[in-house]
Amino acid sequence: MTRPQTARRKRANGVESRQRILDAAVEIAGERGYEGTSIAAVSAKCGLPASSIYWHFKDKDDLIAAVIEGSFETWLRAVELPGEESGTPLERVTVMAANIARSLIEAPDFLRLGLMLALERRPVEPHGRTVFLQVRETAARRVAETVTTLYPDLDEEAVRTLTTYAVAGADGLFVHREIHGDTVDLVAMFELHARLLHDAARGLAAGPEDRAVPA
Amino acid sequence: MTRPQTARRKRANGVESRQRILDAAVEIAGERGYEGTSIAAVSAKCGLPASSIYWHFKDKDDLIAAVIEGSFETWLRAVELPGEESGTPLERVTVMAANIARSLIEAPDFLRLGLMLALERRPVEPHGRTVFLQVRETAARRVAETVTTLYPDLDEEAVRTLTTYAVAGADGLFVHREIHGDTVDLVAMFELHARLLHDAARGLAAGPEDRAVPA
Amino acid sequence: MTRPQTARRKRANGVESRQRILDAAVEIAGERGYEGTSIAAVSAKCGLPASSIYWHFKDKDDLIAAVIEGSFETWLRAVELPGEESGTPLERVTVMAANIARSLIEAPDFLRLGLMLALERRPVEPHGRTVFLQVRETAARRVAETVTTLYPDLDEEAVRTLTTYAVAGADGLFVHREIHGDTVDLVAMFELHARLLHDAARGLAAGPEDRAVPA
Amino acid sequence: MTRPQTARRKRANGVESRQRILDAAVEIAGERGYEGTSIAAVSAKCGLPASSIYWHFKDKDDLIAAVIEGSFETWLRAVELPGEESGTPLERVTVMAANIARSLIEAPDFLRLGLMLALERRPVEPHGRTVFLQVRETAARRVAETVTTLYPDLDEEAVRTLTTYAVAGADGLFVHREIHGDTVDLVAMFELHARLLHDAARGLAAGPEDRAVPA
DNA sequence: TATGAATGAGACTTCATTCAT
DNA sequence: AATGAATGAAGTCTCATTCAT
Repeated sequence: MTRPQTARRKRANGVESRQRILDAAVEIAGERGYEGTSIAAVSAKCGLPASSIYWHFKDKDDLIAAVIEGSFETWLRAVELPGEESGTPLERVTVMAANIARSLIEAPDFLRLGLMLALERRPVEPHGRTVFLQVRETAARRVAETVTTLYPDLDEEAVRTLTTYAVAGADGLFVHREIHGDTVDLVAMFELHARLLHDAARGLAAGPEDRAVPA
Repeated sequence: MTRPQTARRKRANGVESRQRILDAAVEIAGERGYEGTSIAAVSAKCGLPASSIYWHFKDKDDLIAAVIEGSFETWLRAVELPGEESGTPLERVTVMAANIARSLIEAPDFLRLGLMLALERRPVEPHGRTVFLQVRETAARRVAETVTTLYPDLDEEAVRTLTTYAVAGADGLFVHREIHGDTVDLVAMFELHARLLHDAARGLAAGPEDRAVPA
Repeated sequence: MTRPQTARRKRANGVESRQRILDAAVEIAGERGYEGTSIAAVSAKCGLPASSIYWHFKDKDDLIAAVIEGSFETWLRAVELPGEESGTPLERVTVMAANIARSLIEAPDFLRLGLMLALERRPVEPHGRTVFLQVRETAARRVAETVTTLYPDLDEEAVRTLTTYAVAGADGLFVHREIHGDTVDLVAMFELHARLLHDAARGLAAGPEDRAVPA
Repeated sequence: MTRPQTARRKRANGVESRQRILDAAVEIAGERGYEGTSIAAVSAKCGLPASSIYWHFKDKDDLIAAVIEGSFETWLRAVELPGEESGTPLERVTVMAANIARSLIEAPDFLRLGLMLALERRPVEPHGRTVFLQVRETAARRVAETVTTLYPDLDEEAVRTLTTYAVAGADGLFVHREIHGDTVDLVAMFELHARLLHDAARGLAAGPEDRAVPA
């Protein structure tokens, strides 16, 4: 009733179709990775014929890249909660870490697919990998800024080291949860990560000749 | 007379052929992941026809599992240096971490391929994934034992948390290096990781009501 | 005011669009033949969407036929220079041959594409092939008329033979140049062709019992 | 009866299968040209599945090249009759021409397919085209040798010109017959071609200042 | 006068696997 | 212990064409 002319289906709505394809692709790519994501499977899941997918995306590579971008944006919306701008550095860093942990539980496709692509060493690297690395670089820069703000005494190298360690820990914990599932309390682990990072920041601020955290 | 045409040194050496296949497969699987590793590609790289691969391995799944096992053993040989059994806990944990870092630089296939398999969520999980998870579990147990030995005051849960964090950090740092290549000083990062773990261990040993490392 | 959005010079000019499509199609058909000329390729080259091509042409066959016709007309304009109407038969036939040679160098698409179509033995013959054969028939008739005019003594069969030989030689020389490119002096070869035709005409005129040119 | 175990068909005979594929491909390629020759069509005609074709030939290009080579050899067998080694030059050249005409009627695939490929101007030229041009070059060299033998007075350039004209005429007459079918007496036309070539040879031998055949 | 979107058919090619030798 | 040949299924992508706007 509400939709009068539904008799002749397919009212040719490009934007919606594109999104349907992307949604299907995220799901499958998240399950099976780059090689495992077949156009036929995406087609079956979204209902559009394979040839229609090629109207919206140049090729499979283009589709996967768009999937990465789309799931990154979904993830960004999940992380970018207002985020307390007050409290001690430890409090603030802990809140942020918990935030990120929760976003990774809600919208994990971006990172799972991205890591799969990143670990490959294909002769000709897929476009999606490039997109992931760029997006990841952006995220890393934001982490570096936060570190600089919260621990202004750190020199440039210390910031870089801490950023690397922060991101690597996040990746590793995420992988751990992907493997072991809900038995892992990701939020708690991220809070621990935050605490250790905080201690490390204070240790590094003490200067190169005494970099170990004080006993 | 006993061996007529021994001139052609193709006297059918099963063991050698099997190894040639495995070597080729490690390389390709490391480049392209599970789906990307085609029997034809392995055949082309090792010089044996595809049907010969099926003489040595039941199917592709079996081959990949053998690849995981083989590269794990290679990696094990790289880690299991004598390893100083003396020194302060911090010293010992740092030496171990550096050891592991070096082994991951030398023989990274095991972990790269394993993580790729681990991140997939295939409906029917490949045998190789199972092998990787088992092998990984073994490694994790060994880490837990070391933690228990070095920090005997920790309760069971603290050991578990620390082990998780240790392994996750290692995974994350490894991924970081896979992405950024030689620009990352993996040994230094693992030493930092060791130091933070050491601090965390001491903090956790202090008891639940005061888990934070002292200011 | 009278023509609101004339700023965008896309005021839907049917004639121009049609020509743009034809130009693109000539180029591609000349490169790739009938089967190789895809609507998508033409669309990409002319900038108009594929569906617009179907607005101007019934189907691919129709387009190719139009291409043949168009490039034939282009070629005709190139051949139909005033053409000396005086001189000895040998002079006149030589000038004509040189004229044709030059036209084939300038506008070769018609003949190249036509010959490609003509050589095919498709179950259902494309419209373009028919058009080419008709157009070719017209040209052959004109050759026959010229022969009759220049060598009035020839009987009907001799004219037919000479015409066939004239056209075949032209085709063959054209093919030769298509294969070997600018290293071939097409004009000189056509002049030789003219001379031999002239000799043959005189030989044939001598009567059936002495058809060979005199020693 | 004669073949006992015919129950389990497909006794895996590589050589025979390869030939069956080639036979089917010659037929189809002769009908439809390069683009029109689909692997599926060849598969249907020869009875082997498409994937089997790829066991014997790297790709479609490789198949077409083999087709050219095979049909060239068939044609060669048709031309290379003993060929009278005696008689006047005119007689000998006429016999040869008639021979070639007959071979082109019997085994026309080689030249038809070859010319189709030669006329194309594909960005990336098919392997088959290259093979055709090489083979054609060989044939042209043989013509040149014959010309040199029969008309020893000719200088190098005259031989080249005559060879070009001879081959071009043959191509053109062949095309004519492909278009007009059995209504054309190809042998008679080739004999005329031979006669004119003979006259031309004698004319060219007279020296540059008097190249026209004598009145 | 044009076009964005869709689509079924079919293109080439690779896949994992089998089987007789 | 190995392999040449075969094969059905599936892969990515392009095809000519249509249709509602």
